[in-house]
Amino acid sequence: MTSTVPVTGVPAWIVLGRTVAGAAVAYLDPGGMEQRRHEVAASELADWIAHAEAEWAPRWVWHDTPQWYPALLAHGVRIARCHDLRLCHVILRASALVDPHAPVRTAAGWDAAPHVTLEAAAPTLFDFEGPADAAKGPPADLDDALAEFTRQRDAIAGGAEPGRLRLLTAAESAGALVAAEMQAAGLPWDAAAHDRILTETLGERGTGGQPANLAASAARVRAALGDPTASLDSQPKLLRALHRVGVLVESTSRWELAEQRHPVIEPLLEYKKLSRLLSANGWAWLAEWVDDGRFRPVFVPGGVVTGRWASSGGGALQLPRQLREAVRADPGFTLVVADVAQLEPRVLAAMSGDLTLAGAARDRDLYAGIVESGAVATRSEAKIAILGAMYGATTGESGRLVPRLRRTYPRAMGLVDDAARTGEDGGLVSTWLGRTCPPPSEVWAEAQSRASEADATGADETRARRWARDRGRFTRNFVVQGTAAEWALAWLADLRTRLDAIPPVPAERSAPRSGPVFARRPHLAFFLHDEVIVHTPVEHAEAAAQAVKDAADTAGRILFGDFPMDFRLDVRTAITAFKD
DNA sequence: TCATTTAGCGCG
DNA sequence: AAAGCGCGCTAAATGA
Repeated sequence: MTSTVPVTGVPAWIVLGRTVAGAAVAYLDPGGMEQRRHEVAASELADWIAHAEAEWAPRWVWHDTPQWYPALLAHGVRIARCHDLRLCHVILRASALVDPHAPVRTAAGWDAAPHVTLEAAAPTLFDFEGPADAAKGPPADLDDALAEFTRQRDAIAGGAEPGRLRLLTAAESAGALVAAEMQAAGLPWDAAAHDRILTETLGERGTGGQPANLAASAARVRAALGDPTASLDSQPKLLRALHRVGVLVESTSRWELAEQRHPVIEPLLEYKKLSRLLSANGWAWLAEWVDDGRFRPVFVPGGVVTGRWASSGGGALQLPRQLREAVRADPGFTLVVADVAQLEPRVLAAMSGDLTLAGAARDRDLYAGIVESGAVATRSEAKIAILGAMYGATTGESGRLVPRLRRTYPRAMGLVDDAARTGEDGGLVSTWLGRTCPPPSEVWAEAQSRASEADATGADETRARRWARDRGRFTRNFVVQGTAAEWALAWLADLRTRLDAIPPVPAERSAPRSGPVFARRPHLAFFLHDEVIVHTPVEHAEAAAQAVKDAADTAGRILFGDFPMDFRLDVRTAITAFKD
């Protein structure tokens, strides 16, 4: 190990770069000045990082979290803080809070996709394979990392709102750590419970054919169609079969079918429901995605343009509520399941400084508060109206209700209306912390200028207007959805720190399938936009639940200071994640 | 034959 | 029959 040479002062950052033999590391002082650098062999890297983490607790700077952290976790090494250059680059290069000429905007190579792997801990991750490996993901070299880190620090410090961008880049990077940790720990999944749900719903699996209940509903559909060989899985064929019996729908979607009155409708809707469960989350899914009691999806932080996470493989973000019962804690453990009540409207109230809407949300269901204000008559109307305001509804019940909100909550509605107008005009909008939406595509801009020319046709104008409104709805929602994602990141980051402060349980009480880092302590197991699942030893369940609540309070203060908005949580502690 | 697009539905 | 945002995934249809 080469770590014992004294340095002048404690390094604030340690930048990592890959070499053929392992890693090159550079120590930076708080001002960003390089103090020294050296190399660490691949075989010693995990131990060295653990040592440096304990000694200095630096913020680790690396090119791409999925290329460093999973292997560390597999070696039992956890770090507290990092700066993910790739993720932060994506934010900074597009941010309206960064100077238009900042070098970070034009740095080459840093727009690469993350180099994610389905393996939670590929043992080969530290075996750098030279150019072939470097071709994937952003630049992995130490000098590239140092240069990009300098560009990013300059972009933040020289920007309009350094504080916000510092928060955002720190939160985004913390999210990268959480994502890797959740993949490593996995979501505890009871395959037997899943199988039981499938069998109860779909029926027994025969030899080769469809499960019994699915086959039975298929038979009922075919009987109602008077066609024993009707194809139910082909949209065009099903549509023709429906037309033949007088069901004159234009599509085979559930919503349109549900409006029809015909004996085929009820069994067909059931068939579609069962068929969906079988193909999306049936026995094949179970065999492919659940291994040794864990579902380990790949979370992709920043994968959505608004800053929300995406996922890859297993449909982690679309697990049907029906299957939540299969999420089951290990023996001696339990789950703390928490979701935020009406996160997006609360965020909208806070970011617009709308005290009236904040008042409606205080200490109660936000929709109930809106009803009390008299703006609308029922909770369901309040919900439809708020969603319509945030999504840009113009017609139907939602479109009709939105103007009433405008009168009662002019500041909140003004914020989303402004965002929509900016987007329609081709402008950029930003979240609270400075994530900025992409500029309009060239095709979009071309269509707008075409429509304003003297010889524009009616079709040109219609198309331009439609595209403008489409973009307006996107930017309208971007500011709210994106700021909600920032709140959620702050929540996650603070929760992660709080959980880490809870003492581990004795080794004999461990949950070994959660991996060496999380076997003996509460840990995040799942995150979905405004919801978390913590897997915790039973004796720490209360502390974990409290941490979830405290972290929500902290997130609110970090983003919105003293603005009087509480982010209410629904917190449940149970062996399974079953809901309702 | 293989690759890409579409319809539909799951989640927030 | 989706009004109204953001996604991922599957199976079938369609295109090359």
